[in-house]
This record gives sequence, C-alpha cells and structure tokens, in this order.
Amino acid sequence: MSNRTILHVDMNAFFAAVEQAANPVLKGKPIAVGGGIGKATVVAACSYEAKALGVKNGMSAWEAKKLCPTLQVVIGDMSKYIYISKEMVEIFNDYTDLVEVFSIDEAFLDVTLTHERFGGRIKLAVDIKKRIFDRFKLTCTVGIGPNKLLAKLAGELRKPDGLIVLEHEDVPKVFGSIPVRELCGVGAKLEEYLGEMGVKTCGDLGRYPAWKLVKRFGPALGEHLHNMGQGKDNSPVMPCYREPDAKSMGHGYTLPRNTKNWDEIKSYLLQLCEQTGRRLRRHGYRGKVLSVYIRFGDFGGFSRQKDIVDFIDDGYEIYERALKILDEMDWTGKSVRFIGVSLSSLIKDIDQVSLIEKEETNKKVLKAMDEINDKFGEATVTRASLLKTELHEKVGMVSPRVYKKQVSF
DNA sequence: TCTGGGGTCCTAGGACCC
DNA sequence: TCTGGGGTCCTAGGACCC
Repeated sequence: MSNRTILHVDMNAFFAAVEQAANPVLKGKPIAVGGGIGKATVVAACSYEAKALGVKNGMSAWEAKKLCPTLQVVIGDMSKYIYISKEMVEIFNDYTDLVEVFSIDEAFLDVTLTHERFGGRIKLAVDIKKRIFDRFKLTCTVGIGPNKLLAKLAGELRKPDGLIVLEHEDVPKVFGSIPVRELCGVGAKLEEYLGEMGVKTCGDLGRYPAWKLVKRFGPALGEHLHNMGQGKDNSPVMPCYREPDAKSMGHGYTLPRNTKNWDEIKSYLLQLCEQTGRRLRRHGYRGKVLSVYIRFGDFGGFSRQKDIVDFIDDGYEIYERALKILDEMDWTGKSVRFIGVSLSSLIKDIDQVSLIEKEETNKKVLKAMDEINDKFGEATVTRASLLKTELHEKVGMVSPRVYKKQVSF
C-alpha cells in the first residue's frame, strides 16, 4: 500500500461547462443547469461566472435567479453528459486499468505501476487534461497524491483547470488552512459537532486526540476522522469490474403536492414498486427485505422495514407487501409529501434457463435485424439502447452508483 | 434551509439465546 | 426470579455522498 500514485480527476462545473462548450452564446455568462420544467427545479450545476455571483449547486432555480437576475437557466440533457463521461473514462483507461468512476464528473486513477511509462505522473496528468480539452473543450482539475484522500483534497485547492501534487510531507503545512468540511465524509452536522470541539481545520483534526474522537463519534467514524486528519487513507482505487454487488435498490418520489388521498398515495406507491421491480429484474437481482418510507408535509415521517422471507422482484408483489406494511401503521390525518420503496438483502439471480432463453431470443432478434438492414440499408433497425440512453429525464444530482451502472455495461 | 433522488454505512436499543 | 454477562440479529433513524 505504500508509495502509491493516485490521480483524482474532477471536471470543473461539468454540466454547465458542457452547455457552454456546446453553445457559444452561453460562454462567459452566468448559467445554471437544471432539470424538469416548471416547479421546484434545483440548480444541478452552475458556471463559474454564476458561482462568482453567489449561485450554488442545490439552490432552487428561482432563488438563484433572484440572486442573479441575468442568470440563464438551461435545461440539462443527461444523455449528453453521460456520453462525454463515458468517453472520458475511455481516455483514463489508456493510462491504467485501475479507474474508479466516483461520480459522473469525478474519477480516481491508480497509476502507481504505469505512470513511468507515460513520462511520469505530471506528464501523464498534463496529457489527460490536454486530451479532454482537445476533445470536448472542457477543463478539469487533477489532484495527485499518495492516496485518494490527498489526491481529492489537492484538487480542491486548485480549481478550476488545476494540476497539483500533495505529498504526505505537505500535510503539516497545508492542513492548517483546509476546513474539515472539505473532507469527503464530513458534512454539515459533523462540521458543526467538530466546530463545537474546537476543530475547524484538517490540521486541528490531525492534532485532536484519537481516543476523544472515538469516544465522541464511535469506533468507526472516530478512527476514520483521525486518519483523515493525518492525511492517511489506504482505501484502494476500486474499478467497476471489482465493485461489490448492489446492497439495495429502490425508488422514491416527492409528490407534486401534499395529499391525504389514500387512492392517490396507493397509485404512486404502485408506480414506485413497478419501477423498482423492473430495475431489479434488469440487473438480475431479487430482494427479501422491504423498506417503505413516508415523509409528511411537516417534514416528519417514518420508515418501516420487513423481512419478507422469500426473494422477490415482481413489482406488484412488492406493492402488495408494501401496502401491508403501511396498513399496519397509524398515521391518521397526516398529509404525505414523499413516498419511497426499497429492497435490500439482495441476491443475484443466476438463472441459467432464462439466460439461455435470453441468448436464443437475442440471436433471433439479431438475425431479424440483420435481414431488415440487408434489405433496407444500414441502421434501419437498431437497438433502442443505442438511440437513447435510458435514465431519468430529469437532471438532478445524479447518483454516482446509478450512473456507474450505466458506464460499466 | 430542506430544494430532490439514488445509494451506503453506522449506531443505539431491543429481543432473544445461552 | 432478574441474577450476570456475552453474542447475534433485527429495526429505525441519522449522516453522508454526488
């Protein structure tokens, strides 16, 4: 684990930059990329020009607009971003096969064994930046370090369009000026708690007694925080082909308006269950622990989970079980804002019979496609998956996991 | 401040068993 | 009957990530 060379590549204002590259009119202007039409659109990404005016990712569109009246809100196109992201991963793969797709616009590369071949780590990083820029007119920041933690932190120090190395030796110098919030794993709450303990910077964290952290946050988190404060991290770069199987799968939906109407609630629930079932089947999973989430208009809510003994992937079956769970609950008079369903304790189906069937069907389809194309010309018929990448039309904060599934197959 | 959807991991408390 | 301690499993909820 010692002396690794890790790169963290982070696309700058990714969605916004893609839009600006595609449309010259938007260049140099404050823009925000959102999804959906009408109600509560959130800013999924904003350009640096917008950032300079106080716009932040996650803001609601109208809030951002109020802050910055000249802001142009662009409706994002997920399939475009996914396409570019996949192409970038292809570029990364030229330098190492240890590429971890961390999210749609971030990746870790372990180039320990390969960077010499490309003239060293700096040259390699410059090369990647250049290829991405030449191809897409997009800039990225590359952080280089002995582990993922320092590589990612390094990148945070030089945005946009940066290239920076952070070594273990730099930790005492640099950590004093990096707020703990920058650490991956320290969110709003932890920042607050740590602040109360007088820990504001990574440097503070590094000096804080480990046992106190363990006492306050428990063994796992306490230990982890301590290690981060020291700049230590031995987690491996995890390429998708080595990734563990999914642990849970589900869907949730915020209703367009709060409702007490039971029929309406049930119909949303059914849709969510069907969606979940379809996704389970598509990935060959079945699950046996069912969770249902309800959030009320007043932000309260509850979750219930149940071990349902047999493994299921049928949407309607999920629905019936979910209904049963809800029936056992008493929440009279509350109006519902959010409904969620999820299955965990998943097993992967290795159903040989259906695999063979699929293969046979596939062959037939391919044969038919070939015949049609022979007759009427190339690409008269093609796979639907080539026409349109399926993913929710809405542009949101895209789940790295969901996205990763798209990239890896 | 709670705008939104998909996940993961962790913890505390309770039940249960020996 | 609560006397003691340890282990495991389950559940609900919180925090975090992008």
